[in-house]
Amino acid sequence: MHIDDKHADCCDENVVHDDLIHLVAEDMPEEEELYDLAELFKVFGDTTRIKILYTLFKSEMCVCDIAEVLGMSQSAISHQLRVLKQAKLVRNKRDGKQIIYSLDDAHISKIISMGLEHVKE
Amino acid sequence: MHIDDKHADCCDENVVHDDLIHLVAEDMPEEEELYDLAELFKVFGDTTRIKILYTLFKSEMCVCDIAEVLGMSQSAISHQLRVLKQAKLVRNKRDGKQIIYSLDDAHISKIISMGLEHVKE
DNA sequence: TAAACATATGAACAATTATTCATATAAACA
DNA sequence: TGTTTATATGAATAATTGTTCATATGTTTA
Repeated sequence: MHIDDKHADCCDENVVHDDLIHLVAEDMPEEEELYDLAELFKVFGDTTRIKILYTLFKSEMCVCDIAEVLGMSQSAISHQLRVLKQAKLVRNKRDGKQIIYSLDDAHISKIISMGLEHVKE
Repeated sequence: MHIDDKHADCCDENVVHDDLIHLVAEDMPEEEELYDLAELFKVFGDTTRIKILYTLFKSEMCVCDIAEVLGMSQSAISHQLRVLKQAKLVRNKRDGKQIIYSLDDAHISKIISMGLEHVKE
């Protein structure tokens, strides 16, 4: 991290701060890892996708039924399912004419219920 | 949810689907709760904010030091701290000239580390 | 009180994104 | 095989969002 570009004016007088800054900066995870993490949370950051996940948490389901549950267009759901699949949060299998989607990760419901706890205060 | 607007063509022939749709739709949490949940995750869905949280997880810190750790402008950090504060993820206190920020919620690090687990595969 | 410092904030801009509409793909069935 | 059904996808549009720049606010210190 950009530590050794000499300090701006602010917080400059205090050497203790300098040490802290270095310590924390050195311990920061890889840029790529943090980027992936933000991308993952971004996927959860949309009401439609949250609803889809919540739905699939109850039961695997075909695209058209998900659309029906949410009262949204098949196209909109299909687009969002693609996002969820790229994030490895759902998977699909073909069953005759239909494509059945289901949750792909045990972490998901934990993450969501943890978020709900925070929100419910 | 929009269940009783008579079905579209698709998935129509199968009464079992209809039952499933109703069951799942009735169990869907409140719209407002899901909205708040998505808003919460949206806050985590940005690399800068993730970094700030990670930083504050290590130690409480003034705005300028956070900016220094991340190598970003004071203004950018300040804007993001406001978002984090509105989401009740951080709080602040004044210490002389400086404003010290710290984490405001025990769930945060759990949520983040759970996300990291998923990403690390 | 005036100057310096730390932080906050409004406006502007660029970039990202969710949905709609139209259409493509691909399996099932007659 | 041709038609119907279920899903996917590209383009377009509207809305949201992160950063920068300039400046305001509020505290400390000379």
